[in-house]
Amino acid sequence: MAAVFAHVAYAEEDSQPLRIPPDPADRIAALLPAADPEPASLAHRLVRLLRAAIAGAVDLVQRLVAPPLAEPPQPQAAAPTPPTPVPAETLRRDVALPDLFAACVESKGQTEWTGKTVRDADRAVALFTEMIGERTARGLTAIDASDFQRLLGRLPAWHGRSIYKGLTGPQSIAKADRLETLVRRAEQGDAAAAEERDRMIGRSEMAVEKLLERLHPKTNNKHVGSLRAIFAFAEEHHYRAKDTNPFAGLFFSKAKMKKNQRRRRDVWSDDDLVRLFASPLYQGHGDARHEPGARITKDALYWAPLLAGFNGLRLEEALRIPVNAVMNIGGAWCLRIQASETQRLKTEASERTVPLHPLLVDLGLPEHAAAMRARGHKAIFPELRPGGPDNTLGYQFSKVFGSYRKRIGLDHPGRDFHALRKTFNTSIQRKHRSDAGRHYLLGHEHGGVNYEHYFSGFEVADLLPYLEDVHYAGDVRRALAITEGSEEGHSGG
DNA sequence: GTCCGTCCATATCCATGGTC
DNA sequence: GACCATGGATATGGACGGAC
Repeated sequence: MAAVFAHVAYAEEDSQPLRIPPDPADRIAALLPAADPEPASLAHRLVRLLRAAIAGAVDLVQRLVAPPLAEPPQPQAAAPTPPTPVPAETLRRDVALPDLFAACVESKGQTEWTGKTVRDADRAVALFTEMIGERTARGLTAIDASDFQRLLGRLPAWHGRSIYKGLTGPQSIAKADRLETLVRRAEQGDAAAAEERDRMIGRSEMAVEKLLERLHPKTNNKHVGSLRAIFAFAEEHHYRAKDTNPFAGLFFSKAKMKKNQRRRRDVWSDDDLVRLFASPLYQGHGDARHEPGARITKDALYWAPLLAGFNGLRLEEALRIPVNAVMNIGGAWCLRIQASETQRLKTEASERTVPLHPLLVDLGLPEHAAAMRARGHKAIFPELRPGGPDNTLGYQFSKVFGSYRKRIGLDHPGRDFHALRKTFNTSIQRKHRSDAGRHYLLGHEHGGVNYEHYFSGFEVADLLPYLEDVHYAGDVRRALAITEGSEEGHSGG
């Protein structure tokens, strides 16, 4: 077994891709870890081995018996026609993995894959090529796929960044392995190892424990999932025979992922909520938003946390509110969340009309929307600019809000912007009203025959009691010195 | 037929590092 | 500090299959 693992012990300078041992017995042995920490997983691996062997054999026989006969039709740029079952001999000419990926992107990019999904898949293809080598649509076997998944598990989580910047996948694994060894020796008093460890870490300010972390199973799943989708495309578009997807069935289970979970999104404590709303952003700021002063600027940074914490809005929902979405229905101020030219909703259930929490009305959100409308703006937060791979308004906002939280001492891990929405959900859940109303407020799907077929929708009056359940509203009102129905008089901006 | 858990795809969000 | 790139985590819901 030592010989098997020797071939994956890379020197950092070695840029050769990983190779599978030529001997079949070694190939199978290479799929097994030296010491499996989870005996229960052995059976699972054996099943996977069998599946890999069968799929590999099917693939080999198919290539020997039924080679492609004709040049493939070129991918059509026009609307794709639905695939029809065809015999194996009409498979397209075999293509290299990057070409298969390009065809997949061209097909999916128009409707299914957004920019970031394409980027994730591109990264997965690049990692595969670095770690396993160049393969074609039909030449990639289930053993290659299984090897890829196993090596992903050894990849340092920080590959591509910090001390792993500029290294290939195998080089990153080698460096992490070496660093791990040095750390262990240094702990045992080896001064030379400690020196080499420090030299390896260099100017990086990251803790060595972080540099040694390996890729999380969830991220492993993401890479495997990207390749699985590409090979599902390959099957559907006749680059590969049906039911031979080498990445099928390779996902880590939820149980394993839960076991490896590093960080969970938290709910905000009542104390932290009060601290946020008693901070300079809401009490008066100076030149910098986190410094105390006399100014109150009612912009996205001011309103968005309130919209998440008191109305349960998602970040993008809050930041993209059009000026005409704040409306008065029967005397109650409401928010209409719907798809528009500037807003793409997460699901159909995201479209909803909800009452504004009374605190937001008292703080003047309807007036703010009216002021923006009077100035000719389409959105209530015209100052925001889209950014990031998906062109979201939340991209920059998240960084600004994260930075503000840290500056006022609210840097508890997991208590981020989205956690405000979770806090809202948790709070209104305590009163045990109907789940349907809570789901509606949050824009979640709500299943059930009764709901789907016999329910026509919520009235504003039905939903207001849920908002009154937000238990921290009183504390926040006191922090903001706002009394119920006060039509608060801060100067808006 | 229904319920429920798991798998899977995707959207959304956060953290970090680097450059200017 | 603004902006960009990269990578990882979490949320959400549809599809599917097994148990009852």
